Amino acid sequence: MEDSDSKPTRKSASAKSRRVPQVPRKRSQPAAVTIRDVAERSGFSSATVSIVLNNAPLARYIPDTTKGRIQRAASHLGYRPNLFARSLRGRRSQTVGVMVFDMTDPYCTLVLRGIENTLYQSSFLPILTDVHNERSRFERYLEMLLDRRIEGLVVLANWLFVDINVLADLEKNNIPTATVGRDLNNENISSVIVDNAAGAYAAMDHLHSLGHRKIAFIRGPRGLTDTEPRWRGVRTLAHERDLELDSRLIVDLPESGDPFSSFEQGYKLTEELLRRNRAFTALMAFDDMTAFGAIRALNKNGIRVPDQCSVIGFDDVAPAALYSPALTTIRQPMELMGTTAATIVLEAINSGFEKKSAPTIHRKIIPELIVRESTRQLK
Amino acid sequence: MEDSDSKPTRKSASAKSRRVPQVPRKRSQPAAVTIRDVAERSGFSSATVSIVLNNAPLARYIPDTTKGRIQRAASHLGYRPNLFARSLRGRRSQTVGVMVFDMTDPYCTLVLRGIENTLYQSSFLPILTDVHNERSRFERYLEMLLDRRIEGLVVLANWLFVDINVLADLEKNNIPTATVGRDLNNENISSVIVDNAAGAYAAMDHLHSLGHRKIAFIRGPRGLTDTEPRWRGVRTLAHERDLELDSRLIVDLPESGDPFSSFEQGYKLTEELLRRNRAFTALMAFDDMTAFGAIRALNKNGIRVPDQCSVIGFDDVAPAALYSPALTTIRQPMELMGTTAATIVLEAINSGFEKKSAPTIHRKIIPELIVRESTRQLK
DNA sequence: TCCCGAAGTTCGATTTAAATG
DNA sequence: GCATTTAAATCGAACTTCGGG
Repeated sequence: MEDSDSKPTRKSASAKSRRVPQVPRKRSQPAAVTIRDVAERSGFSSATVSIVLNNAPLARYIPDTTKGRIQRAASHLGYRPNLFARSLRGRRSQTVGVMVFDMTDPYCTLVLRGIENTLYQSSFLPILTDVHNERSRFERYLEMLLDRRIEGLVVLANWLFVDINVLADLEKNNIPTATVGRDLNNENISSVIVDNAAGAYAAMDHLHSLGHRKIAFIRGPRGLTDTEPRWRGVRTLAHERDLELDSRLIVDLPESGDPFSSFEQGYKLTEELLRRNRAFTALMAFDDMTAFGAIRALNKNGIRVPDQCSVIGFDDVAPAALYSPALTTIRQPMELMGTTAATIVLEAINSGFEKKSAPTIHRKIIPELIVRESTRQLK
Repeated sequence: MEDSDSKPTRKSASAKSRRVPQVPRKRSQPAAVTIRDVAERSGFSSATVSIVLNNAPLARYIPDTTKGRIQRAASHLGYRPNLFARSLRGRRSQTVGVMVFDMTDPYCTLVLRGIENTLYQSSFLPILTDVHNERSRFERYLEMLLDRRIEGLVVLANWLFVDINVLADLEKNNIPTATVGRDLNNENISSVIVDNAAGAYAAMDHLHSLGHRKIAFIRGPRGLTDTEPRWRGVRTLAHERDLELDSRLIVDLPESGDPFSSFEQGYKLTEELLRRNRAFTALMAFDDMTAFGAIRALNKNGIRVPDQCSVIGFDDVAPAALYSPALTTIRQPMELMGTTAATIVLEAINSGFEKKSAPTIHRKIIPELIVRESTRQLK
């Protein structure tokens, strides 16, 4: 029942002559099995092997006995096609670039997992790059990714220095791209963002419904695109409920690229608020990191959270659930956002393969209020 | 001063005939510039171009004028070599696989950054895989990575199911591998771990020097290799200081693959300790996640940290510094560990390229006590 | 004409052996 | 032989074309 040499015809003879005799490979590598080895062992040509193994259209005509023989030969030899050869010919890399602006940001983790998981389903692999918020690094990495012929790119855009121009190369190269966390307003670059206004509205609604009227705010830095819509959400609710916003209870985070700094700034700005001596019963922080800093400052000044002051964040980064007290916050569904961005890119890749052009998609996801322990009914 | 057609000799004529006339590419892709385009424009053959651009040994003989012409032509056309072609020939991918067992673990972030940063210096790119603690996924990813001819592998080994056998394929394929966070005791797989005994010793020393004598312990799960040495460190110090360890103040984390569960278990086990009604003034948790859970439980039961009970963790994950109170802990220098592992792998790759065989390296790093706010002198 | 399979070309860069003056 | 350059082989898979039954 051996599956070799059952066809000792002209074919195997010609197959033998196709190469310089048996020059054993010099490398200490385990002598990779090539398609020709499979061809030889199965008694068919490499073309037939390729067609069968890829189940190409032509495979229709090939009888099952042939297919079986080839498949058995392949698996017996442990054949694995050389992806370099395949990619060289077919111009596909089965690879997607992932660009993060600061890996250290807790925001990244779950988004990355969503991306990874989605790519995995489609047998794509991610190349991870972290540009450390440096422009030169961004450019270098972009080049490296293009050199590797990534088929798509997902950008985790929690950063400041972007102008639209930076991604021009991508358009030139026709690489489907999606950003997470920031909309570039570019007609060729898809985006997945959270509805910041709705989130902030929900946060305010929560505080308001708990009876809070004197609310302090730490707003985001002006440079961030998230800042304006979140504040808009706050104002919308305030207006609806005839709530007055006391400008002496409003402070702004300074610009910064570093997630840890928003913690420190949250701390400092909260102390600043306390110094102003205007009473407040709740504090709404720009994001969770800021909220952590704020809670720390409140605690330091003998103010218990939530007993004496409620605090609400935004994002629901992983530590929020671990905090003591656990942080009430607005959840950005980060894993979903990663999944969505990756899906958009994958679909664009596929449709590009079928010559349709994929539409640019801008998805705005409604965030969810997560009530934990850092907010409480005003007594 | 144009650098084309200054050599209209036989060469350029032969170069013209080497290909079917100008068949414009059908693809909408931006018609990649190949080495032959550079050859044509500069008036030399592709062989010469390759030699010059790679500064190959033979480039010694090539006059500077030629080099200049070729380089100018290349940069003028914006030539970027096709890495697939190059890799196919040269069998190098400039890629390292990174395998994480659970991306969600806060332990990962900084290690990843260390790896990324180190690879970046050497123009390597990481392919990131997350096996979600599933064996099947591990195997699938390993195959995919091997298919892509990764030149090395870094494994972030914060998991349970490993037996030494799982990495056998790597040995077969001669791929330099290093693990972070766990020593496989395999003579071909390098490792970078922290000195758990020293760390636990330092933690105990800290508590002891603050005057604590009644200390509760949440030990690690038996299945983890970290568990035993940490406990050994505790016992060593206890023995040195004639400190008695009360077995009623010792509990063990159950097995689990999920980092979040150690938080929950930390919570539950602390409540369990409290129910036992044996007084303790300090608690040493297996790791930071456990410590967070413990602090939460203490707070819930009206016990203030550190006023009424000191708590110390292990790892120094990012949230530890943000916590309120900020967590005193033993820092694993995670970024350094990532850097170290990546460096080991890169060096093995290079020495493999020069036919030397690289030694397997087992590095044990001394962790550092980070005193923050969760521990305090016993009054 | 239909079915089956092989021969040969292509992808783009590197490298060896060889040719030229 | 020396300096300079190149034709041709190679890497491994995929695809196009063609021929035989």
